[in-house]
Amino acid sequence: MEAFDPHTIERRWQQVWNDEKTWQVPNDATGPLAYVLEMLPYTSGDPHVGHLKNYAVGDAVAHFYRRRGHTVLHPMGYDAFGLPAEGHAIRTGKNPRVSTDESIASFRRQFSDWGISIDWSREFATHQPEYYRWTQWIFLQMFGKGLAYRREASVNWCPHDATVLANEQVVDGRCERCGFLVEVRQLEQWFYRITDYAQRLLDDLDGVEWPEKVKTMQRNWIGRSEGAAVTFRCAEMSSAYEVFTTRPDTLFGATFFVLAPEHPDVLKLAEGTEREREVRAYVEQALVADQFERSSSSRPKTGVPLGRTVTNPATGAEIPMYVADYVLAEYGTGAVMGVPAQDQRDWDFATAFGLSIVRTVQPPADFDGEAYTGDGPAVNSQFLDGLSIADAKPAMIEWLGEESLGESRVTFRLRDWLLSRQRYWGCPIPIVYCDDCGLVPVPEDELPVLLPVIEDYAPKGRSPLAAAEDWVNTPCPRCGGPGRRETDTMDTFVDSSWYFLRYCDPHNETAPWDRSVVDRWMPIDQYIGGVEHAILHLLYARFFCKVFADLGLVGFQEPFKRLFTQGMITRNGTKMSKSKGNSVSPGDIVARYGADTARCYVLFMAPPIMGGDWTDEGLEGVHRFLTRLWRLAQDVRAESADDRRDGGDDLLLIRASHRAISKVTDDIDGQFAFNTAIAAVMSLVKEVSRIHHEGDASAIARREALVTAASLLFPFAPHTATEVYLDLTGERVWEQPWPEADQRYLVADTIEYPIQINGKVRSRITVPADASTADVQALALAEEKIVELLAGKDPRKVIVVPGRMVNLVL
RNA sequence: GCCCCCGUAGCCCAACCGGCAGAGGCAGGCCCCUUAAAAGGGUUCCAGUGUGGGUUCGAAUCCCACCGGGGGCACCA
Repeated sequence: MEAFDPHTIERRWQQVWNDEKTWQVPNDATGPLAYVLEMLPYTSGDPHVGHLKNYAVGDAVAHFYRRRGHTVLHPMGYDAFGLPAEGHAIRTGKNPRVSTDESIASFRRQFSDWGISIDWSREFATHQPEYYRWTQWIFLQMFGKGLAYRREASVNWCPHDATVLANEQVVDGRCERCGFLVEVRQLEQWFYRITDYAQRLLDDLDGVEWPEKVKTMQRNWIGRSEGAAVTFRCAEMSSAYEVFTTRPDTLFGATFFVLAPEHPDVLKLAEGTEREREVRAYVEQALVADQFERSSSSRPKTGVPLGRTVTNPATGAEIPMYVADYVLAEYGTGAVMGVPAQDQRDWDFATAFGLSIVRTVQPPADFDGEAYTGDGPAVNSQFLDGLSIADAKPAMIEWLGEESLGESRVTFRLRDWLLSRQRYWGCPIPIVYCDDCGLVPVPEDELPVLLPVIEDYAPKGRSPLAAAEDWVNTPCPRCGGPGRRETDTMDTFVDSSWYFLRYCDPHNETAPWDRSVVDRWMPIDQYIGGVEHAILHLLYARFFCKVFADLGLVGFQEPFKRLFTQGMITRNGTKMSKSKGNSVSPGDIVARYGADTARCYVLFMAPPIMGGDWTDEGLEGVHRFLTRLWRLAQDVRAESADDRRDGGDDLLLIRASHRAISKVTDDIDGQFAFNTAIAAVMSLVKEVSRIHHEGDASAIARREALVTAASLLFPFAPHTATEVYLDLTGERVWEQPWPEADQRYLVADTIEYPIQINGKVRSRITVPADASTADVQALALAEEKIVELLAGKDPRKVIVVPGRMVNLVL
């Protein structure tokens, strides 16, 4: 007999799907629609096993939706601009256009080799002018609404990549990409006003079906705090300073006042006092200090008195002012009231500087800590005394309002999204600087502003585009006078914040998309990707959607209805990396075992939501299973048709088939438990094999069982499943509906009950499935061995769990 | 330091609402097939669920404490 040859089979079906455009869907499709999407690949280098897993998961979901009657949009594109792609180009000595296009070709080839069911008619890459023209158009809409703006600010600067970074791209004080320590610089940069949407981004998380973990990460990142703004007056300078506090109830305990070193008034306040020199030195040192180091809570508190006081608005007392670097300039107002008795940081500072500490919440008698943050009656707080924190807060806010000293306020941790980059390989920002007109947007009909081809694109601290004089110098679109183009490019995350909308209408030349088309497909029914995007891509894309909704460009608020985040594949327990030499190339695996084996294995090795450790042995096990299924199918096909037999092994096979249908359907539908779904198909095939070799089932019964196995396996191993299904039925499995489990075959005629005495299994009885609880109890008590063990005693209690077991308690 | 997830056989992993610890795979043993080997087929061994308590007729599952691994947050007032 001929051998199982996955490569021939896989090429055959890939050819068919390609020639017949099987997975292509029209925008005017009728019936239920579904949009299944995996995060688009970032194209620097070649695909790795993480990609294989991502698209194997998504493809299984897409196939499942299709076979359950949906028209499924399942497109593909490439995230092509950005730093890593440029870095890859520099490392390989190629122009980014060339190296990126090579990478795209590599991804495209492998997606095809893996047999992923993609509608190729919608393919695009974000570095193509036909695409980024609309990225620029979106920028202009945002600019027009004041949602894209330019301002000077303290920003994160990566000295290695020679560019600024968004807050989201700084991890533990280091550049997310290269790991270099990030510096703070005062620079004028472009921002998207995502903070305007903080509350909505927070609220709408409640309506999406996402992993709680990811929602929590976004909530933390947005960081909403409720509290009050309180004004402290400095009489001698006739100035006033506002603080934000989440504990207005503790105002009577504010015994000092602290400004951040970056606070604009610090030097002015110290001027002329004996502390001036000391303050100046402290501020200078704080500004150049390592940010990560500075923001460590374990560091001892430092600071310098400003030689001034402010008035505590509640007590009327004059309290000393300090500058200290534990206060952050960018959060709240850059100033805080020091309440040492109820805040550990303030406690640490007060003890270091010998400041007074006044309890305003009575700690319990056994409290032996320092600052007390728990609840308790207010003390030393005049009109608040005796109130709990929850009651004291509104009471204080009301009083502050009456006295015009403060008001309730909500503060967010989220910062605006810094979108400009001083790098070459990105989407140009469509703005012209004119001496007379200022910032002038490039008119929409002049888009795209093409990224010029330049020789030297190496990073040098300002955008390499600045060197392209011909490109930079351009007439002002408004007055026609001399103008200069913006030379910064956009963050890659801008490109990927709207790509899923373009898939709906990829060839539209007059708009980024047609709203009616997008509203048909969106929001995405199932989005799939790595958890590393929890607060980057996933937050930015949500922000964009809300802006589009406000602009009337889309009819929904949230882009991703359901989200699945896959776990990372490791090898020998550690992350795969080329430098460690433990990486596995999906290309090599597919070349050796075929795509179906590779796909099934990454799904089978562990629940896809978890990580999994790659072993070559495990891979071979899956390959053996596919081989066994195929060979069994060949054997059964060769047999001549016969008649079904009632009962016996025929019935066993029917039951096994329906059990498998039920299990696989539940596993895919509910929880992406593809590992157990595949195991259930293995189980079925094993049963067919056993009966085939030593049972007496009819050929038709064995054939039907294998047909079911192939049908269920199709989402995971589409080529092998298609081949087997065709061999046994003459039909194309992807054109067949998903099988349905028949309840009649799922329930057994008889049930075996274990009989426990005091929780230990002592005997067993087999009873008809429809026996009543009383019958089961009677039969259990009458069972020979049990009668013997009871020796005439009556059990104290008899527990019968229907369908499960019987427990006798003595 | 705080929060979340995970610890089940030599290994990867199952176990519905608390009800016989085992679905599937790997590795190992044995048998069949084979002149032999590989491939293949069959069969079998192996844990009482990280540790210690608790609740319960009954705990891998629920509760508490601890240990180990992973992730997130971390001077956000």
